[in-house]
Amino acid sequence: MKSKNKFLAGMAHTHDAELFAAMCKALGHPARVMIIHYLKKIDRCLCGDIVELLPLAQSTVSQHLKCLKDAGFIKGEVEGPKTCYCLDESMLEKFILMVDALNKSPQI
Amino acid sequence: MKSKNKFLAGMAHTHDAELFAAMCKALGHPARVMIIHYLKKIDRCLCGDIVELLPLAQSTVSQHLKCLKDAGFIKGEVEGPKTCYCLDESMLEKFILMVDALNKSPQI
DNA sequence: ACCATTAATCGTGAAATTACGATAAGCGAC
DNA sequence: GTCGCTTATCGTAATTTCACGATTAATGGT
Repeated sequence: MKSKNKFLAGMAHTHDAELFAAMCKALGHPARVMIIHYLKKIDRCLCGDIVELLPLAQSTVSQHLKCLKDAGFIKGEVEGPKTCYCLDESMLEKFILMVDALNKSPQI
Repeated sequence: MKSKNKFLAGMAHTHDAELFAAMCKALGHPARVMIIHYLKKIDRCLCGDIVELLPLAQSTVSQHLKCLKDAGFIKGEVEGPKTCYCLDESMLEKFILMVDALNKSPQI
């Protein structure tokens, strides 16, 4: 990053842009999109279910799940040795709102 | 990629997932989100305008523009030594449709 | 023809992402 | 307690991304 402090004058929403970019980044891999899709359909599932579904190693799937969890798209609750994952619908809604805002942004 | 050919049985939309992930990836950087925002507000602009706006070198901005162009979000028409960039609104709409589909996906 | 302006591309280095296997950690069942 | 199952984390390698400066290419003006 080079400094040039007229940075974004009149644009104002650096923070929002970063937030939105972070969300998009989390969804920027096919495996993670599949996981979201799957959770939308199945409601809740275990890591192992996704390992069955995708042609990826367990450790890789776990990494993708962590990525989605860090971004807030999914929640995981530990149940004994298992972890049960489900969508955080509010995050998905937030994402949709930001997409809409992006599309209608001239005035905002 | 490991092969395990029950891959996505019943999920069907590998291609869609890849497409959507590619779109998200293109929007997965704050600078590129800012560019989209800016173009939404300004309608058309030159590469140099964005260089003014963002704390990034000209070559870096050019790279981000290429990324957005490759993903289909913006178009650039050469006008002499300049290149005039504008949004491809249809792509944005397509993106929004896919986001909505993601949100309503159980049946699709 | 030459110069200034604008943008794309090249080459490069640093950092992040993606994938894997191996290992550790947690808990239930026996 | 030990074994088996499930998942997270570690270590690592290959690839991709991101940023930069330098160079090249294209065009308009003088």
